[in-house]
Amino acid sequence: MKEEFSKILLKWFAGHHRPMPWKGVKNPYWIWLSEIILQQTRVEQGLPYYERFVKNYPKIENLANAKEDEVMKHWQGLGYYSRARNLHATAKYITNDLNGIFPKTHKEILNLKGVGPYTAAAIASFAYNLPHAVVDGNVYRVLSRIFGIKTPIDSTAGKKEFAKLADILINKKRASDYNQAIMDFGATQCTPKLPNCKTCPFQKKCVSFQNNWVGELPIKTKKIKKKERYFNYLLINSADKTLLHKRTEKDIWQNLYEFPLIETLQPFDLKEVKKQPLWKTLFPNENIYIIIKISPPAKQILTHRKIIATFIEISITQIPEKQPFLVIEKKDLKQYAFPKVITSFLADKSLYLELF
DNA sequence: AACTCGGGGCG
DNA sequence: CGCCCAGAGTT
Repeated sequence: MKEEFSKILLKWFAGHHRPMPWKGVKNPYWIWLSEIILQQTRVEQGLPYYERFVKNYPKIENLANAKEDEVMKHWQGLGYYSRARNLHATAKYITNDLNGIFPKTHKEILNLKGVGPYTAAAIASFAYNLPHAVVDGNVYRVLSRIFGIKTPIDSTAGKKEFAKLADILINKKRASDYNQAIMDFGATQCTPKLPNCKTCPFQKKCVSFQNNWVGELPIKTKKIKKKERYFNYLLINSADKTLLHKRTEKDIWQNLYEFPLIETLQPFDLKEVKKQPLWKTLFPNENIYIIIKISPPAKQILTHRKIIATFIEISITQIPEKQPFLVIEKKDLKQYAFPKVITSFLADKSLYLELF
């Protein structure tokens, strides 16, 4: 079965593979970059970001020497921002500690920050044709269906079982082609919904097709619970200036910027917001501010969170001496990397006055 | 082993 | 609205 699986897959690949800018590229820096960008990210979504990074940082030393805020700004909107932080750290490490030479063994590649089992196998095979099998969401789906494996893919046992099977099935002489092929196959033929079983070259061998299980596989057991968080953002308007905060704490959106934030446990209530210590810090007395406008709640869905944000525009005559925020010119707002809920707000002029 | 980390697209 | 996407790091 092993040789036959690879043979059928590579034959399919010869007629179906989809063009992508990093395919055929042997530059390990570009391969690494593309793989980090594509973690938990659809190809169509990641592509413009890949082009942007290659254009701005054609060599790894360009990325290493960039300011972190600039890297984050280029990553803005792609999500999972630890990827950008680890990308930058790894670029510095390779440039400064490895003389700019990308590691060439699977073990060394796996040790890089932000590189796990999937990405290490992808880089090792695509850049050096090393025989390490990728196991991503596509591979779980393809293997679980064709071999009829009902072990949950989000269990430790499942991860081991699929990794072992993938290592058996890989064509070691054509590791790069094989890995590309199985992911393309999952992405375009053996799709999550409405897979194209009618034209599938594995139809006769596919255990789940023969048993009518295709729609049930792969199996996932863990369900994610979303918690709601209420963010009340203070848009401070003081002549041409406003206030910002960099999210350095261990939380969502680390190293992105935001307006002064008062988080509450309940939906927006001005009385509650005014009770918080930060309010007193910014507005020591009632005479120095005017609330101009309060936005309707803006919703932002994350994997484990639902953010409900309210934007409160407030004019003040003078910014207090003692306050913890970054004072910036409003015209410079676009230089900073913000989470989506803020960029969307700033992009919609109807939601606020002409203060910003 | 469970939890956390974004944002977008699709049925 | 729920699921999935070329997953990885932390607790």
